[in-house]
Amino acid sequence: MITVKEIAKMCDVSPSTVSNILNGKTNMTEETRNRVLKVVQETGYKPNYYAQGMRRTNNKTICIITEELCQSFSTPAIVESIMAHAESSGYRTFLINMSMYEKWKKAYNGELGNEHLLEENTAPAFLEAEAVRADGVIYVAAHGRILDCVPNDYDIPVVFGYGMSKDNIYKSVVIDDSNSSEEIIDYLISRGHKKIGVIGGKPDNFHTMWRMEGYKDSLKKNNIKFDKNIIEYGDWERASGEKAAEKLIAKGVKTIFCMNDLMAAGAYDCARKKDLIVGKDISIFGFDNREISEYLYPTLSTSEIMLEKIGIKCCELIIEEIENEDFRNTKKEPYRIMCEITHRDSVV
Amino acid sequence: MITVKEIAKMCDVSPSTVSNILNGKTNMTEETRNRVLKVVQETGYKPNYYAQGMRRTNNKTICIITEELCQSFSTPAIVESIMAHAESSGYRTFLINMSMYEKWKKAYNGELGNEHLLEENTAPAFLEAEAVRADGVIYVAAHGRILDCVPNDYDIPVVFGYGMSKDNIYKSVVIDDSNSSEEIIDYLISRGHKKIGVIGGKPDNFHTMWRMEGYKDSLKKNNIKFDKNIIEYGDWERASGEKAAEKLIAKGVKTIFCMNDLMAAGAYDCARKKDLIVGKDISIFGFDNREISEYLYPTLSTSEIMLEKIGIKCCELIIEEIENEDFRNTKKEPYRIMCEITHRDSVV
DNA sequence: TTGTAAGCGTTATCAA
DNA sequence: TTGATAACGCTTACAA
Repeated sequence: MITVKEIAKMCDVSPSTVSNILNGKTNMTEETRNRVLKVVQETGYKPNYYAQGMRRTNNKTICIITEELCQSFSTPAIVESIMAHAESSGYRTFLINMSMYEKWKKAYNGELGNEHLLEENTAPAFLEAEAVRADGVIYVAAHGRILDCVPNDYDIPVVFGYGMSKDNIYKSVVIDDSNSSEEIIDYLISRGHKKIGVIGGKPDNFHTMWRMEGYKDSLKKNNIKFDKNIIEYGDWERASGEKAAEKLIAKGVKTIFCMNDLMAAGAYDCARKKDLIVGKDISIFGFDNREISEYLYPTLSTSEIMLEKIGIKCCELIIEEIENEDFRNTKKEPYRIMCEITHRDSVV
Repeated sequence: MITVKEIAKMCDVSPSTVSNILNGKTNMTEETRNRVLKVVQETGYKPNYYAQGMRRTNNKTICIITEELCQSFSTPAIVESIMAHAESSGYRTFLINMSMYEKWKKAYNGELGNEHLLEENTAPAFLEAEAVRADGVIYVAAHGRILDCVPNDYDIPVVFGYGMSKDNIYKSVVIDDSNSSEEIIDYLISRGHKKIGVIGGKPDNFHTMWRMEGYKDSLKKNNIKFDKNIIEYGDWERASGEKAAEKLIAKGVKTIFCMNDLMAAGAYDCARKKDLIVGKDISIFGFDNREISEYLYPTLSTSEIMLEKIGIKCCELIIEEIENEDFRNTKKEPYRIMCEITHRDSVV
């Protein structure tokens, strides 16, 4: 493997000069710079990653910790986006995947009283990030969740994506649940819908709560009285959507806002069993814009989570914290990214 | 950060002894070993990744190069599987994602005469793997494809996942297209279907070709004459499935084997327009078992690509090559992983 | 069984 | 503007 020393010899300069040139210093003649760069180019020299890591204080490395890579529909796109943005900002990226879903299928939704399992298992991931000399860590949650998992004495900047840190100790980038939800209800009302039933996720989940807020805000704005009888809660899974839809339909509801696409699919199941045609006899609106929403029949109108934007924002925030000491002290309230409505055929 | 030196001082031994103990050497008293390990435990000492990497010849690092992380439905699961298996085998993992789809939307299917773009852009990824001092590289293709992208003088072992290397220069792990396809047709025939139409992918694609072989094998085995009139080709996308299905149905075909779930969804679209009920008037069988196949109505019978198995096999192969010089010279024919049929409601 | 010392390739410091 | 040199933390001969 070719080294700085060899490059230096070839160019008749010292290793330090080569290093300086490679690192964007400007204290050398244009001529030497060009000479060296040419040789670097020709030889295809690549600095040794490990030697750099050992010597450098600032390592230009962002560590991405994911709870779950493949079982979480949102994670791959966020990760890809972070990686792309990091690369174009001159940062290397290191991915640690905890495979939470595989390991603790029950634990990771956090409602079985074993949330501690999550903390126990994030600890090693954060240590690994230190060992890898990351300048910053982006923690990508599999679900929206409030997290309290960073070691106490952690001195690397951390940003949370999708989930958020407890008590806003760290910055985070999440969905703008409330406004996105409000936008959906505004739209439905604009189409003439008044009695809008809701199938929420788990009732104590913050997505559920915030989206309920948006729902209420829209209702109020449009002078429609809130009716708690047409609010049902599921568990984000398809089957729970079907059950909830049954109850709502029994109450005469003909317009249902489902807090995710999976439960919307469940609502479709219910409609089908009752011989109600979605998009005609009944209107269903989803949330997430997962791939399935285009394969349901009729296609599902829904609101897309802008995963790429979330990734980019995470990346921007962490780089700002890395490169600007002052920035670390700026406010930690979550940054909220609006979802974007996609109109399809499930709404009258 | 705590170092071997400090551990050594604390234990009243030399750094080399600490290092030896940590690396599983056995030339020391049980007593010293325990003393040291205890301190290591207590202090939470972690060896510096970079210092190790610089000294070691064998770095215990596998580099995963992906063409596409989030746009390829197969990649995340394969990557997660590789990572999990690598970790449990004592290997660190380093992910380089090329984001091919984003960068060269047209190029990456390889049929626009710009396959060279792919090579140009894999080169840096392979160089990066060298810079990272990987002991082995697993290249995960976004689509099944024959690849010719490893630099000529590459001396790190490489294994291809999902795609395969040109002329079998490197080992690869792919789907057992032929046998999986044969199994599907056997099943359809066992259900009494005789005139089985096919919607293939692109005609020159090796998946398409191999699956056609399996189709023919099954037909022959079951004494059914091959009829090339009921073979149509699409481009793997939904719309092409609809078009192809139209032609087949016009020819009186009532049983269609689609070479992926997306085109099967297209066949559903066609059936719906013709008021044919899938699973009753017409039978449709898919391939892949993507998430959507459970959300189509009726649910789609299909054959699942065992992504986790592919990942594990890739990992096993690369570790064998890394740890066993001899193994590198063993045969390079692709390892084929059978798909597994999932019965749902789309077949009479 | 344990310790000493050299060296991996880079960057940072300081001197020329 | 350039170069000499030390240092990062670890592993590994080799010496004790």
